[in-house]
Amino acid sequence: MREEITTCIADCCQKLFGVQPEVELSRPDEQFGDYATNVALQLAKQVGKNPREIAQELLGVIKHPSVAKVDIAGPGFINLTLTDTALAQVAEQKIAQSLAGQVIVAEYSDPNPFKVLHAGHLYTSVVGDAIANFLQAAGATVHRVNFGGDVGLHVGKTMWAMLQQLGGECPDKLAEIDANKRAEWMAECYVVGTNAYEDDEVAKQEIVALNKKVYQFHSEGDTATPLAQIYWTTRQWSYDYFDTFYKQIGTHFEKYYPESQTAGIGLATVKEHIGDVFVESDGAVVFKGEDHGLHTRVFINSEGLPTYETKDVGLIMLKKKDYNFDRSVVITGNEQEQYMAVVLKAIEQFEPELTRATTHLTHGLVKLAGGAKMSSRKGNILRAVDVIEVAAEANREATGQDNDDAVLAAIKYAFLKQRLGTDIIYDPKESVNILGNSGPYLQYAHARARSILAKAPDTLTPEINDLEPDERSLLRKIGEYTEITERAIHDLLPSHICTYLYELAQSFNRFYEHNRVLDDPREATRLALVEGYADTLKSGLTLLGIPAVDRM
RNA sequence: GCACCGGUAGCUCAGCGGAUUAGAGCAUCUGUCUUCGGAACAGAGGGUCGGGGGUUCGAAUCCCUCCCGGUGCACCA
Repeated sequence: MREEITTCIADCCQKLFGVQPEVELSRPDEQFGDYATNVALQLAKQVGKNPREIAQELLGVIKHPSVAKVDIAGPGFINLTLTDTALAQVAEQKIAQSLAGQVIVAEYSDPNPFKVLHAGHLYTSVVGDAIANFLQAAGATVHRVNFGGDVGLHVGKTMWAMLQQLGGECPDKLAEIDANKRAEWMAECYVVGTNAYEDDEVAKQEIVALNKKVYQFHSEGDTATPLAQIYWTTRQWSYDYFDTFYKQIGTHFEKYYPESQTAGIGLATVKEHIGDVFVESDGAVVFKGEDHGLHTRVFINSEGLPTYETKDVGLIMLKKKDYNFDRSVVITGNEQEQYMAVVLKAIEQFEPELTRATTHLTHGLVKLAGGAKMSSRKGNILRAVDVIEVAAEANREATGQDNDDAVLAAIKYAFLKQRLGTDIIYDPKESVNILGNSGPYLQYAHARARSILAKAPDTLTPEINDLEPDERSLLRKIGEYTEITERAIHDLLPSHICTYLYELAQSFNRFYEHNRVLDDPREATRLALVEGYADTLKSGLTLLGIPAVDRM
């Protein structure tokens, strides 16, 4: 529809003025019509006439069966109003399969085993899940993967404290830890280990030694010695804990890439390119980012060990090997933005395709409204469970009941409605507020529409013409869904859909306030609108990863 | 110092493929309706779109510059 009209207008310009402008159709305020174009303003200079004159001439020529009315406004805007049938057609358009046939790997969340999931993990999981949904909706085959450090100093710290608790290298004692408290126990151990590392020189040496042993478990395939048993068992506890958490928030991963697996291939790749891409400097192997307007980073340290940079190189190689992707989307906090730019620039030197196929999206921090600062040293970070708990509590206070779906909707919507990249000041009360722009509000809006439909007679034939103004307004809003969603998919910005869904719900409420649906002469038409509205809302919520329940 | 991100109503934020009167939610104030789930609707007040320059017929949106806040810049992840 859009394309047809665009072409029609372009042809008219060609005929009248002999020029073929880029016609852009925008969605103006409703009072102006369904579409608007500023071609007349664009053409003014080329044609040498004033915009309103040009618009006036075009007015007489633009003829399209879907366009009911054309008029001129302001400095020379051409506003188009569609016929009701055309508007209904727009509302039925499906999301373009722009990514059909593509294989896309989406990597997000990236928590470290042996550590606790914090608010940032919750945020990136919610965002990543929505974006993965988007890519799927556009026809891509999406693989959701996760990357985390199962080796490294943090593991040594946790292990050190675990050994204290277990009274030595006693894997049997692990059985005494309550199965439901495993993750919590490990998180506490991490905090104890971290503090010991900073305060106690002896402990620090022991932690460093443990860290080396952990690397050996991997290099030597040691799963049998007591210490190795502790490591492998608790490492699995971490992955179990992640799985449980992801299930709780309604997302999932098909693969975890542990750092221990990416280090080798990364190291080999970097070593291959010493000389042509990487250079030795002060005993380390670095990539000189300055040559590309970036900064220098170390890929292999002076002890010959791979740094995170190299593990990321290995990761991208492994993903390519496993999935042979057309595109790779990586979502992380924005503190990694410039770091990643260097890694990708380095990879570009020897595998330009890989860099070209990679999109790095970054997001901000989650802070609790009120601005309580937390010390990570004491482990007082804002954990993922804390966010869920304060949301559940706020919801309980507001509604007097527990509702996991509503809590999830509240959190997800609060995170997603803001443009990606900025920090989130999360206000639990506001997020569960059913009177405002919130997830539960949209869930309710959906449930309410479904309940009307549930009472409707089965067989009715709607007539979509001669719509009344309120009906038309709603239909017009429903019709924006596809293009908004396509834009959200293109920009990988969930916030576009959030803004739209809220406007859609408002549009419905306005309609519903003044128009009887059931037992009305216009029942058939209105029910069709209600259904279109409910389906659209559900479709949008589902893309965002928010459960669209029929009752609440 | 260099780089990246942000600075829009009291608060939290949309808008940033330039364009018809700068929007929303919350908060404040005022109305409506005996409501198919009122978790509604209508309306009011509240803005030098961080400052200053520039490009343009037209800038919150593009460019330059300055200020403020956050983050990142060699062997952590």
